[in-house]
Amino acid sequence: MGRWQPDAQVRLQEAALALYGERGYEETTVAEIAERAGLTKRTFFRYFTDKREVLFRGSELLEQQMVAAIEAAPASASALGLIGAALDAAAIRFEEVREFAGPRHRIIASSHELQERELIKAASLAAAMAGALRARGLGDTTAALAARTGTTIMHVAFEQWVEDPDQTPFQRIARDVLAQLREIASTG
Amino acid sequence: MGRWQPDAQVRLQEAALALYGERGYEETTVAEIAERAGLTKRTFFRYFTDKREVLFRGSELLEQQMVAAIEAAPASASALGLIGAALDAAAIRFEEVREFAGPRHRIIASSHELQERELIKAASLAAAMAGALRARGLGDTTAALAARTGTTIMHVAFEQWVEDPDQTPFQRIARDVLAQLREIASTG
DNA sequence: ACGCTGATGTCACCTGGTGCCATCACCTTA
DNA sequence: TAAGGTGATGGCACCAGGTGACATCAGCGT
Repeated sequence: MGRWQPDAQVRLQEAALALYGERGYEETTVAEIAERAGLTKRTFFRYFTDKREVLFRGSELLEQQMVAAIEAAPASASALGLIGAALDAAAIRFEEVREFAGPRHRIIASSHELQERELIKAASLAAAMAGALRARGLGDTTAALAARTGTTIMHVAFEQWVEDPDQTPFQRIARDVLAQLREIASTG
Repeated sequence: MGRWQPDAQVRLQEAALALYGERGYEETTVAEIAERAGLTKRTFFRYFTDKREVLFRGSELLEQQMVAAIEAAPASASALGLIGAALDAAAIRFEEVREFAGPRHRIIASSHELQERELIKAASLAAAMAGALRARGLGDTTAALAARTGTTIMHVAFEQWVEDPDQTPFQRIARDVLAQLREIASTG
């Protein structure tokens, strides 16, 4: 056994999630999180750039998987078809973490600061997807629109999914939302 | 002449915009902004809740006008027709402040923190528009989708408008973007 | 002359976040 | 086995954003 307990980063994450849930995000101090994990404030900031980021580990993975899905889609796919493929990839990821999604979502919903961070993660995701769409030959405006529309659908579907007592699969909800968007755009 | 110089809030805004532009947002201190305006740090925080907010006065007005446009649209309007009406209202506002839009946009683009703030303003705007759409009888999901799509179009159009050397009117750009979105949704 | 009001200043304080250096178990190498 | 390097961590000082409590003081009405 080494000098240090292993998994310091994971311990910090668990401590933060627990404390944010118990006392609330604003009322929790970084020093308290660190103490609960058996570490110090200074070490917390070696693992996470700030107090918010501890809730967002894994967002790069989601981004990678959605981009990969766009890259792997058949050449015949339309813009919305590519978005659908990306949403299918997101569905897999969300189902994997369903257990933590609810508590985490409630914490984020309780804090303005955390919502800001979530929104910029979505913007980063949209930018990455737009890049992948341009790489497939879509025009700049089309790529930007399709990518942002993808994150819009993802968020609207996510909010229904995370609160759904029937635990309907994310994929089904996202497809319904996508279909509704199509209808909105084709009507009038 | 009164004991205090008038327009303290405006002076703070001007000082902040100038300093953020000259030295950069992160390198500027609230105390410096206040000093330039002939005030103190404490007074800055009486007018603005934080260092970011000083760049976002007027966002409530934009929100009000876009919501009002939705409420005032003819009863026959479709969901995207209502979004178009809101975008027309935004166009008027943007043209009014075109002079400041470029510098302000560059400052925001230079800072992660400011982008976060801008994104949550957009989210607030989308929530307000969704409420107005529901009040006109649209379903929850449709309202949420249409409202967020509206802010998406607004942002994509804004980025083209603010950098456009030809000074094409925002309204024309937004209509083109909206048309492109329709095409994306109807293809494939 | 008196007291009220409201914008501002002053001061003390907390917390997020960072730079710098010390510590110390483990590993390598001679 | 002893010497020295390595890497995760602790400790400390410090800065800036942000807030609460209280003092100040011109103008106003009475």
